[in-house]
Amino acid sequence: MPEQRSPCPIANTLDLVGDRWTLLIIRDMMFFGKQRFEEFLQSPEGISTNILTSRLKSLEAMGLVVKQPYSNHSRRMNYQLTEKGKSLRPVLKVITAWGLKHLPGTAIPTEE
Amino acid sequence: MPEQRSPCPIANTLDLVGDRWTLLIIRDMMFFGKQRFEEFLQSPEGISTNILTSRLKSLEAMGLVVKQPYSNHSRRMNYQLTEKGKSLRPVLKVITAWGLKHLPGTAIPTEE
DNA sequence: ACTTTTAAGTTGCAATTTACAAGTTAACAA
DNA sequence: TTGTTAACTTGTAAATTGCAACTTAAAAGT
Repeated sequence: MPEQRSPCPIANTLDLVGDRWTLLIIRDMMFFGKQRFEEFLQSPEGISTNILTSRLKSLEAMGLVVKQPYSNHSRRMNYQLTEKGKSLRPVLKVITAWGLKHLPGTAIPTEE
Repeated sequence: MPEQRSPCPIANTLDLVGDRWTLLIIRDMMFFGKQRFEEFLQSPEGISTNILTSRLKSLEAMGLVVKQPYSNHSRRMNYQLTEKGKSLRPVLKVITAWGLKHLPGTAIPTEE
């Protein structure tokens, strides 16, 4: 997390979400209503627990996600998108549209 | 490049361009008219030569870019976006807009 | 003819990140 | 008190990245 590589908005956005997992977690929250660690693990891509932990931490650090305890007597955690996180909806939408149009074998799941 | 992780269009798109460099090369071609190896190297993010080589190869393999010799008697090469590559314009546009709005310190360069 | 410059790479290697499996912790339930 | 669940942490091998130096062939300069 040192400095920015350049002032380019694309480069800076990629430094936040330009990897194979981060946007999938946001997808799960935004389109499938997932909120819990175990729910993210169940997605078909099969993220592993250490990667999930590190991505949730960085999402929190970036201000895209907030983490709260649910259920008063435990460490059950609940992850939710902030307004900033929700503002990525058009990005996910356009990526979805591009993938559906140009990548064979892609489809919106009827359920997860 | 084995199988797809899932049928999700987002996951599949990320498997093509979900890293810190690929979309920057496409940006350079699409918005700055760059076409040559040395031109990509000059971008402010400072990609290294081995990474650039590997990304150009995979862009070619994905059908987003074509490579051609220019100047008949040499191995000078010229990289250009295919129609499929050009179709990523709306993706880059929406990422640019998101970055400009939400990430302080980002701006469109007046020149490169 | 010889030397230098230019473009497009390749090679080697250390450091970082990823992937996979197994183990941990605390609450709560039976 | 034993087991179960949710959310992790730890260990380690494999893959990827980043950095610097080296290579190659053509073309241009002298």
